[in-house]
Amino acid sequence: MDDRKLKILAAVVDEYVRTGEPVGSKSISQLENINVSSATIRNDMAVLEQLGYLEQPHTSAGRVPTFKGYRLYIDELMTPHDLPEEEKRMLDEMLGDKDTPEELLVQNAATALTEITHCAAVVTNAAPRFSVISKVEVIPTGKRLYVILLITSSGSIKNKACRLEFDLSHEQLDFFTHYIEENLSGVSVDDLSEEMFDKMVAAVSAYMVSLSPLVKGICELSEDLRQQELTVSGSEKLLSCEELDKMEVVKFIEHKDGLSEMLENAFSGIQVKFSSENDSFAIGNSSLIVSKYRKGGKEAGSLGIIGPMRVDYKKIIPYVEYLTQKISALMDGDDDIINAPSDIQEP
Amino acid sequence: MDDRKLKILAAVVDEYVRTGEPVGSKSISQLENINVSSATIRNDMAVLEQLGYLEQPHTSAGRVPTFKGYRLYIDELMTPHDLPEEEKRMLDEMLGDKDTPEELLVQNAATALTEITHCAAVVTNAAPRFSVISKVEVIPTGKRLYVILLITSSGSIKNKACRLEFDLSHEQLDFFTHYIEENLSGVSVDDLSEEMFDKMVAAVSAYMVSLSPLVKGICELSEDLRQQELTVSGSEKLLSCEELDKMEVVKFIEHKDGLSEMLENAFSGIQVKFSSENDSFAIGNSSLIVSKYRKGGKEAGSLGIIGPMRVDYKKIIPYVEYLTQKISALMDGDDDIINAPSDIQEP
DNA sequence: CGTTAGCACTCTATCTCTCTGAGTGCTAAT
DNA sequence: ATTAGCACTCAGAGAGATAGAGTGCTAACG
Repeated sequence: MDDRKLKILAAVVDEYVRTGEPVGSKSISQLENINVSSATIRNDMAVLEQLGYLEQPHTSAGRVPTFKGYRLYIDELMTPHDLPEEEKRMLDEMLGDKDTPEELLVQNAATALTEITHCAAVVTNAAPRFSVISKVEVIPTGKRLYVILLITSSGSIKNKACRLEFDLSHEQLDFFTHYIEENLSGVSVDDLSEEMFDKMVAAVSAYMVSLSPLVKGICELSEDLRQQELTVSGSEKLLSCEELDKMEVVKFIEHKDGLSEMLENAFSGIQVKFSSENDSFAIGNSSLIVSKYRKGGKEAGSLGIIGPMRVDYKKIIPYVEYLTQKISALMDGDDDIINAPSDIQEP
Repeated sequence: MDDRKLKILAAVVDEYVRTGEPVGSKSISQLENINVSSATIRNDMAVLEQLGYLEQPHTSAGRVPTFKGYRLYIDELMTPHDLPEEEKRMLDEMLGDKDTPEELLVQNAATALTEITHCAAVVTNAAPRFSVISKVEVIPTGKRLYVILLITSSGSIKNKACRLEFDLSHEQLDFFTHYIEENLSGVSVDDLSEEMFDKMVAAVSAYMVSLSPLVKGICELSEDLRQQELTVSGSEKLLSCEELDKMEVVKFIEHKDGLSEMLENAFSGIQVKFSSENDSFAIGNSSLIVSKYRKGGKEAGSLGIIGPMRVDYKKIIPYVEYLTQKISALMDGDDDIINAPSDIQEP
């Protein structure tokens, strides 16, 4: 693999991304920074095809990058564009400032991304995993009916109705509320575990068996808290995208379960994943560009786009990168990005 | 329009629904309960075409029902199949029992419908519109931070965080909570209005200006309650349906706004609507089969399918009908359907 | 020895032409 | 009023024919 071959591969990807048509040797030879004849390029392209970086839709057509080709392009060959200052300013305006609620911040980023990229945006909220329980309330709302309210230091609120087998007296409710406050107040959401609740069930059962549904209710709510919420917005953009199978897109929109887990397990820094390398999003020929934002130095959530594999990586990656950095800063109460830019990482 | 012509129309619809091909006079003449020659049928079909009940894709093809033809068929000619007991039992199992949460009940019905009909299912949740406010709580959760909790008699719970400009004293909070309880407790969700809240803002402002964000918060929550949520599931089925225009389906999936209103304004009982008669769902050649389920005797939500106009009405209508009846029963805590079957109504 | 010009070859996409058969409308007979 | 018979129509399938983009290979070149 000499330098020229890499240059040709990059040119093929660029050209294919630009036009959407299979790229022939002639059109490559006419590019500015290529100074060899089409015959030479043909030879090189044949090698690139043998190595699995390019492929032909049919014998007499031009070449198209394989996912392996894209991978090499993204990881080694491409240099992302610089984001001009005015673009940054525009993004800043769309995002909001440090007083914007976190949820809205992420939402705004998603909107910005769909508008700019014409792809679907994927965001996960800043999971309250790293926050602590600040309040637990149990409110009687009817005959043997109670509502549990769980509030975290980051402002997440979860509620759940709960039916008991008996009505609780004022003292019993007081006892329970106190017990719970004592055991959960200030506990990190991430530290909440099934075992912990099992112990609590055992403890309150000694006092009164019928309280255990309440503990179980709280346990379920805490699971909700630990779970990160994934939102895909602008997914209609994918439907108007020719190279994606509409059936697969619709199926994906309806159940996007696998993605959440994948995002959580991803490395930090900008990531590009292809559906062919990964079975969490089964849209053929699609790619996922994501990055994680941080809050208080810890990874809090993800942000990115899903689009066709043939997407302008050079252009989009800087947007995703800038948005995650900016969101991280805003969530920490800074108005400007402080730390150094992150590197592109292998998957 | 003599009897034989109606019989022929019904036969054409049945045959077209079965095969999907334009129906010729010969295939009709070969049916069991038709005892006239193809020439006679040809004459009758020509009349039916002139009257607008049938049409020809092209001169030398068979006939296809127009939407007017379907309309007559559905309203007058067709006799829906009876749902066999085992099918009913299967549906019962898929739905759940009276302890199944309402939301899940409706969800399960949607899943059942998509599986059985291979069409998209449309459901609206049991809007809490007809229930009353049973409890309003304001809970301090931090510096100038409060959580509002709104609970209805039907068990819907909504919450919202609210930031005030000052911290409230214990008395102030008590005053406010009492005031709200007095004004909202027992009020029907449907009766809550902007003006009502405007008045309340004015009243509490006299006492303390900074309380108004709380009232506004409650107002927003009440709007949430009034809103009915429309869910379309299994819409990928529509994409694999040849007679529907994929573009239109995609557009519909993107914004299904009009449908919600239409469902709300619909009559009770089984309804069949065609896109050509209606502009709330602009998928050409599609039809909507819905019925409303009831809760406590009042219409609570809708349930049905969207599919091609060429759909097996005889088969599907009983399913939709049974499901709405069963859901109505389950929501009222009965395990079996009690009241008489409803009639088919004109739109 | 790498590079290039030249050329034969391949394969898709498109157009036209023809043929077939299902289905019709009309007419005359029953 | 119904039916058999017949000429007519038209979409769709299949068969060439053609054009054009792009390739692989070979032989010549610096």
